Amino acid sequence: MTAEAIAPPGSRARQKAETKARILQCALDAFAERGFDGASVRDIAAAAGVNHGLIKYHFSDKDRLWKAAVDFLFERLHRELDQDISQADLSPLEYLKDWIRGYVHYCARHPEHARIMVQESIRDSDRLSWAVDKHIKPDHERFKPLNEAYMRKGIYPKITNYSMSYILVAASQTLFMLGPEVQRVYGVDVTKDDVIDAHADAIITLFFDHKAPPDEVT
Amino acid sequence: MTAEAIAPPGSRARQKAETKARILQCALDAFAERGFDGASVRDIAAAAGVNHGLIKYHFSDKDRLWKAAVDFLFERLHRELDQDISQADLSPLEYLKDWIRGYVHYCARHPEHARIMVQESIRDSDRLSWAVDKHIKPDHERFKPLNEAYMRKGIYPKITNYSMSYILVAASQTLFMLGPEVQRVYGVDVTKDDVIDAHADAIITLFFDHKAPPDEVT
DNA sequence: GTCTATAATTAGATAGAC
DNA sequence: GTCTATCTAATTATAGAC
Repeated sequence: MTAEAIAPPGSRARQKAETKARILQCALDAFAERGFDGASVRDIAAAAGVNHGLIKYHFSDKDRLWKAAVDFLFERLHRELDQDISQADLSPLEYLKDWIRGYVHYCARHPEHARIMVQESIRDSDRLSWAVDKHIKPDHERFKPLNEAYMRKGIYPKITNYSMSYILVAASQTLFMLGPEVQRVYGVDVTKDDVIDAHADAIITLFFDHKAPPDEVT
Repeated sequence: MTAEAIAPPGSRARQKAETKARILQCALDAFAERGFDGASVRDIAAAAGVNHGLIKYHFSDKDRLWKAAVDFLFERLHRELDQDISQADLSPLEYLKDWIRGYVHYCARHPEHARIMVQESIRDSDRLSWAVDKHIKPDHERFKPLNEAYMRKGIYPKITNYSMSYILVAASQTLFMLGPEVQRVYGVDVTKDDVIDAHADAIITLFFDHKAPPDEVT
């Protein structure tokens, strides 16, 4: 990505960067669709239109290719979400709602992020350990003070920080992560804008604007 | 399982059923941990303490072994959740809260269910098609009238049935499905009873007993 | 019923040509 | 930089012994 912007168009360095980026993109698709074990470097090379030997040249081995793909995911996440912050002077609640809308759209736009990470977080491994230390834990820690502030203000209920975090993230990403299932069960295409907007509104309404009526009413 | 109860202890039929059940249990563990592609029938056979040729005898091939494992998951789900219904004359809201508590405990007790199904629902395949037709879609359809009733009563907000379903299921299962990650990020053991109870309460509070205060207050 | 032996395929890794 | 050729190991599937 960066090299693409730096190297002159048509140059050898530029083509190298483009090939590397193409391999990385195909790796993202493959790891998301089939998991680390299920994806094969030969299939990734074939999808990228290069020989499988070239993957060793650019990424050394399958493990490092996977880590490069995960680095790319989190860098893109931060890039796209940080610029999404409409720093206008919103109330904390409105700011939170905006953030959730942005995050839901990110999940819909890039379902491979959740697909890759979830498949890896299901079992303990060296890769999970690496991903937690480098990306997942720092991200969670970054949100901790904000979450605590929301709880003090009553925007979040008084529940543990980790329950709130996982509920919010799971609610945002699952519908899109499981797109193929949703398509088959409900006939709904979760890549459509109206579906994405409605899902973001659904989360916001359920979490912050809704309360079940007292029993006597029902 | 059924055969175990029928055949006399120590008999040949009984031992056959026990061996088959042992293979199935190891298959559940392997498919949950590594996905369909990542799990190998040889490792499953080794874990079950039998020769890999025996898996062909009992389950024909890897695909049918996977389907038998999924059948087992959904049969157990229905068995354990249907008997969980404390049919006492509760209000609809209290009944729903009880059901959620039961479902969250199921997710914590059997994280392999979500682990196997999520890994399969991430990409479209013949296995997903089979699972949707036989298990997933019937289950979702079974809950549809109930969900609509909750929405009419105002217990659920006015959002699409599929958003509400996926939010509720995702909120319930993700913390336990990603147990290894949660352990590493928060140092929390999600198999502990107090963690499970607190997470169920967290969902119930956030969804039904909580509403963010108006902006003027914060 | 359970295991041994093996065939056919495919994987990741790597040496070396161009 | 990119590709060809090959090595080693692991996979599913299956035929047949006991």
